[in-house]
Amino acid sequence: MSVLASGTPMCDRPETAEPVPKSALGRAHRLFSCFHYDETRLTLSELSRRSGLPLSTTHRMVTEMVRLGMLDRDRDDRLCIGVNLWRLGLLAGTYGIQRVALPYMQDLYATTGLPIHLAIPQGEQTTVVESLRPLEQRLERPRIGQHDPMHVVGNGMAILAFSDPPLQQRYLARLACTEAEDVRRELARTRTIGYSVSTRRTGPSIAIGAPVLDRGGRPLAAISIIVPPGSAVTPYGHLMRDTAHAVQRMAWDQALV
Amino acid sequence: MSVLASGTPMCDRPETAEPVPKSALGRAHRLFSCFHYDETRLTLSELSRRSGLPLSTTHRMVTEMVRLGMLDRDRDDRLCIGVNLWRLGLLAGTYGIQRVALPYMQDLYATTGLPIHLAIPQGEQTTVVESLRPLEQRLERPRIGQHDPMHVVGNGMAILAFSDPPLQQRYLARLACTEAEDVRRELARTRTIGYSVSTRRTGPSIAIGAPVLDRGGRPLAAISIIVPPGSAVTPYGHLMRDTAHAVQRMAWDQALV
DNA sequence: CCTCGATCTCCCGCTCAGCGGAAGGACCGA
DNA sequence: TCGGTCCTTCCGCTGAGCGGGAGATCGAGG
Repeated sequence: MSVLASGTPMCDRPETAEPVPKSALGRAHRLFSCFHYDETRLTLSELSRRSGLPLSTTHRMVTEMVRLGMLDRDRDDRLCIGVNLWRLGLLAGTYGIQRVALPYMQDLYATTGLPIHLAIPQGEQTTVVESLRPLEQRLERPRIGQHDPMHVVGNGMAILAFSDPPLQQRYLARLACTEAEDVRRELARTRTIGYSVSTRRTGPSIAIGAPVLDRGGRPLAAISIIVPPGSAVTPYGHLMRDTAHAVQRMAWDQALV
Repeated sequence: MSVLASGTPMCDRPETAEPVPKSALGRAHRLFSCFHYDETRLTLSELSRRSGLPLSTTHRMVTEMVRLGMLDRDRDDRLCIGVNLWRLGLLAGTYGIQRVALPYMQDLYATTGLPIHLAIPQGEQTTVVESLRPLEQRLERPRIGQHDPMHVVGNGMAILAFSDPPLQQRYLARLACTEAEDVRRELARTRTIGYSVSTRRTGPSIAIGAPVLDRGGRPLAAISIIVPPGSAVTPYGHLMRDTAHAVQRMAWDQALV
């Protein structure tokens, strides 16, 4: 498990591990995984090289994927992820919670002017789903779609604290001993006060996150705010907790579980 | 070509046409196409029935697609589009122009309070990429990702007017004779004044759209505003034209062609 | 002008990935 | 208990897909 953030799509290691999949789906997945946040347009041979698939195989598959709209050709005839795939992605589970949370996030952002992030759990990582912040920071990290280990980001801690104990155990087991102890203590505190406080990723600034739970008490998402160093944490904590609760009520009402 | 709008993902008719594809990719595509804006969660047998694929085949494919992260299982073990697919979709071409245009759109929305839409050309249709409007209209049409024929929406007319003549000819050839004549006239006018004016879809309101062109003069996208009946059209037209120009300059600068 | 290297496209015979019918288990409401 | 639905697994046949290789195309360099 990589400890640094990765903006990599689909699988987290596109090419390093060698065993080329034999199934058509596996190969398609391998091709998809060659695309990357700052390498969104590739030529056929680049795809072939990166994926490790023979050129003729790549050619055949790519041709069909373009026909099906999974890939598009741009003006220079280079290949990129198809608009239809983007449309498909709109149907992913993330979108329900994003639609519900966005108004509340906009409200938070309007009143505080501070960066607001929405993340969901995905396995043992979190995925950033939405991000509101000043325009001049639009291209900085974190980027929408980014994966992060749970324990290094505020949203992740809020999610991990309310995940089921087996997952927490498994997660902690992977950390270095002393760090695991720190994290365990922070998780307990997060459960008690209802919001997480984290500085691991935010340098001097402080990330404060609160979870949105489903009816079963499992974390559906988390919302965080990044406050400047030296801010009074408690009021922000309460603000986030209340907002997350409001989002939660709305999500339950809308039967998004 | 369906003339009504469709919110259908990937292919525009998921099940009606019968010939089940024999290629694995075609079958995967068929499975994807079973998901729909208001049917985002399906059981295995539903998928099998809708796709027309045998149950055991569906089962095998779905299992692998879940393993690869193309599909996810929700809490009830039902299947839905995978979060990883959403992440992949973020790399599609639409996102470059969306990132560039959004600030300008927000500006338009803030100053006018009127609905602002961004659309891109996709074959002979347009796809809605971004939409800013009052929160209470969030769930109405048009929805993000929606396809529309070019000639019925303001953005579409702005795009069609600046597309290459062969595409225009092909497009007009499909329309009824009298309608084709109307559309042709409107296109000419759009080219002259630099923005489109359309009421075909907006009922009494008026859609005003302006194109964003690439360096080759081909339409990259269009931005539209929906103004109330009886508004003075010309000032809005100039506003949209100027905004689209600003987006265009920015897109060129950012080497998004 | 030709050559070299890179690109993409196409062909075709071999073979194994994938197909799907069938059987069986789990669950539920009647 | 039965009939219905759902999901899962097995296994022998076969054609979809594989990929080496030939060839077309383009541009840079000599």
